[in-house]
Amino acid sequence: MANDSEESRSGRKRAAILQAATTLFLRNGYRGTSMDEIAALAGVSKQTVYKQFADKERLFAEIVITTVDEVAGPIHDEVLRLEDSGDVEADLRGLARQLLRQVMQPRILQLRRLVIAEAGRFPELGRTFYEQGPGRTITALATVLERLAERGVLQPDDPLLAAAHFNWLVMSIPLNRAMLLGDDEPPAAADLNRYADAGVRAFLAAYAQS
Amino acid sequence: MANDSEESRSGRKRAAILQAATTLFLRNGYRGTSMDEIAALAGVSKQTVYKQFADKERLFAEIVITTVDEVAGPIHDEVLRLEDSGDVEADLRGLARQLLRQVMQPRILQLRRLVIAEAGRFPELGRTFYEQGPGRTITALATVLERLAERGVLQPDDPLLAAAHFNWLVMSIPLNRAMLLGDDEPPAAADLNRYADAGVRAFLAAYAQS
Amino acid sequence: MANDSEESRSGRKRAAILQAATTLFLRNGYRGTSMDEIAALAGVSKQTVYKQFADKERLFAEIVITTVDEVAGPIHDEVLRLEDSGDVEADLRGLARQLLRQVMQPRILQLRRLVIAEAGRFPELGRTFYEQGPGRTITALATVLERLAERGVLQPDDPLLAAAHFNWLVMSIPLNRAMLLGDDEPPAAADLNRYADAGVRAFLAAYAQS
Amino acid sequence: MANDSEESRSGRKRAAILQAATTLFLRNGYRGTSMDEIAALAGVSKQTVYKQFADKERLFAEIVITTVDEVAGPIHDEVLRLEDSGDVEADLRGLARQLLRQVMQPRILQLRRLVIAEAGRFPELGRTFYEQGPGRTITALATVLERLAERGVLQPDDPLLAAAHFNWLVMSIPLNRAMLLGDDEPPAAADLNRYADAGVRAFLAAYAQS
DNA sequence: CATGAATGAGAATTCATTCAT
DNA sequence: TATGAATGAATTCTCATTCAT
Repeated sequence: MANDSEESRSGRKRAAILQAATTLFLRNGYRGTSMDEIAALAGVSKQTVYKQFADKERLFAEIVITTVDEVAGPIHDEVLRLEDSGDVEADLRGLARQLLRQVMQPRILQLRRLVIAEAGRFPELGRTFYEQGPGRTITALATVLERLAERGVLQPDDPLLAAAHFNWLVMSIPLNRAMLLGDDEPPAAADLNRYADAGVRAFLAAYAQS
Repeated sequence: MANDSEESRSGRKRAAILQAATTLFLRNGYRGTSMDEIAALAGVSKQTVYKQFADKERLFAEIVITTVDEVAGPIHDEVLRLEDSGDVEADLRGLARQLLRQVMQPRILQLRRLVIAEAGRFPELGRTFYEQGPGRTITALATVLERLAERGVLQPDDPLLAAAHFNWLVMSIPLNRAMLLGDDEPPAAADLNRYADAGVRAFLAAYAQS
Repeated sequence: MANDSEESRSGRKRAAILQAATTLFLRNGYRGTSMDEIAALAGVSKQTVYKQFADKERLFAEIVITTVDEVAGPIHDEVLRLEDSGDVEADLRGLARQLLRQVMQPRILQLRRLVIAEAGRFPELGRTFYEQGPGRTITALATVLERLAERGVLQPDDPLLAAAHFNWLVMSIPLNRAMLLGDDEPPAAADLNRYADAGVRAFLAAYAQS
Repeated sequence: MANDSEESRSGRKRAAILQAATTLFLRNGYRGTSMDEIAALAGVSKQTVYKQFADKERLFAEIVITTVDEVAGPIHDEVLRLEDSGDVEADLRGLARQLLRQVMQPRILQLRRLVIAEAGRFPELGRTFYEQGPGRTITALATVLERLAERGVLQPDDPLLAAAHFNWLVMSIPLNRAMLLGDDEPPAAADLNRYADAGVRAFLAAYAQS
């Protein structure tokens, strides 16, 4: 039907706008991106943009939330898919490496930078990012740690706290460097693995059943 | 003397501009702050601003570097002034609490957010912040840890790595919350102390001489 | 058709902008003309100007090149259309008069002044004007003179040099007066004819077959 | 006396301002030069500039007139100092070469460009330049030619017209190139000499007693 | 009298958003 | 419904000129 083709046409335009806006917002920030650029890169008219998104703020919010959702899934798939080989350290190391590799992707670094930059103006975006990002990761990790605790491998008094320590031990060093040095190209995989492994080692030394 | 009063007048104006610009840049970001606003808040004419600072970028750079310097000093005074009461855990706890309290000051949170937001456009500012901030803190911590290692209390293979772990164990949780949630009001001191203490406990469990 | 009317509307606006800009640039120079004035005189908004022309420099360049092209054609039509009545002096006199009348038009005087004024900032415009103006005239003249040489009327060793001498003998006196005195109203036709005739007489005395 | 020293100090400042302004106006044009730049280059305060020259227009006028005077003298010394060796062609050639070399100096090219650019806004400056420049040169040349006519070497019906022809035959080619191409570096002396010689040859062929 | 600051306007561009077609 | 044009204000920066000290 005509209806259907129009819907899909409209849907395609909407997708084009979202993709263009995502590219530009992530690269140039909220204020560094103009509606003109977005319309031009999407190949539609500005009016079409405004028909689909009430204003720049709404468009930005949608971008961020969409990207957060799109990016958060794979991370937690990794985290929850802890191998259980019996060698706890090896398993946690694998998990940490995956986690760090995911979190250091350019797209996620840019998104994090963007959210931090605009957290004052768009507090709900910060909350969303936090909950879908570190929040969810740490919750998932806590579950994993509890499983290990049940097997007597770990003894975390407070699983959420232990999970947070795990998370930040693994990623804080390279993540803070990237954020502050403005370098969205992730370090070499070998370097990342070393950070992950060192984090896991410290974590186990702190939390393993003695 | 005329000379002296003129110098101090010019100096006072420069200081007023710097203060106004600092306030506005920290609150509203680089693009969210206009030279008009700065001049108005400083109570000087726009031309006076442009006579003192060639352009907005230069003014911004000076703000950031000045603030970094001004803020970095006290932090390291704290870190290096480790009490040595014999109770290592208590001493490190005191250090961690001080460190966290400093780092969670609104001014520093805002500055960190600003630097992260603009690290792409002003890479040298990011580098400066990193070196004077986390970089210097971690270096100083490493020295402290080495001292403890000499007394046989700790056994850090790699003091710099251990120092980084200490640093991020103590501050990552509240710091990342603040950054992402856009909340520059620091948590209650009691909450901060709990984060600091938990970080120290994990650190000692990981690195203390068994 | 909608398409057609839109094209012509856009085209009409573009033409209006070009005309307004031409008027103002020729009258007031590059720096003496503001984009606001151009938009106002063209009856369009400033953004329409900026949508059609990336910036002031580009608009200026287009003005100059367009005007040069528009103005150069008729001149060379004249030059190459040398009557061949058998009376060489009369024919050259006719040519010289036409040439001088063309070159002394207010529009061309203004354009020449403008190009000279901005030649430092826009070297390619100077080159264009030179090539399409004096350069092309002299080349065309050289062809004419060679034709006459073949008929044994003239004996120019170097036709290009002779052509340049012809050109400047005819036009230098009134042209330099106009340029320096800032008077873009051309002298009376009778005066111009006298300059042309005197130039031709001197030229023939110098170059005619004795 | 104090008076004297103050006068000379004031005079020195005035001279410094004039020199700075001359440099800048010649290089960057009227609108391209700011009073701030002039004051800075002269090493005085802006107020001092305004004390000495009522406004920018007055300062500009003084610059141009001063430079014209300073530059016109040497040219006419050359023209009137025609050697009289008996070899008329050689003598005129010498004169033409000197004339052309003078007129093609960067300073004079810039001044001419400046006057042409601003002739509309400052008509009296154009008149001054014209009278002290081409006007005076041609008058002086006419005198020279009359002397030669008396010796039976030339037969100029109208000495002023002949002088103008001489003048422009010699300098038009390189002068117009320089003006339009915006190139204020004069051509090599050898090239200039060729233009001068060719102009003299054509002139003599046209005007010499047959 | 001379210096730095102020004035007040105006320059080129750009932006988010809204009309008209 | 979708497009180009318009709006109207804002941005950074500059200028010629004039106060105040």
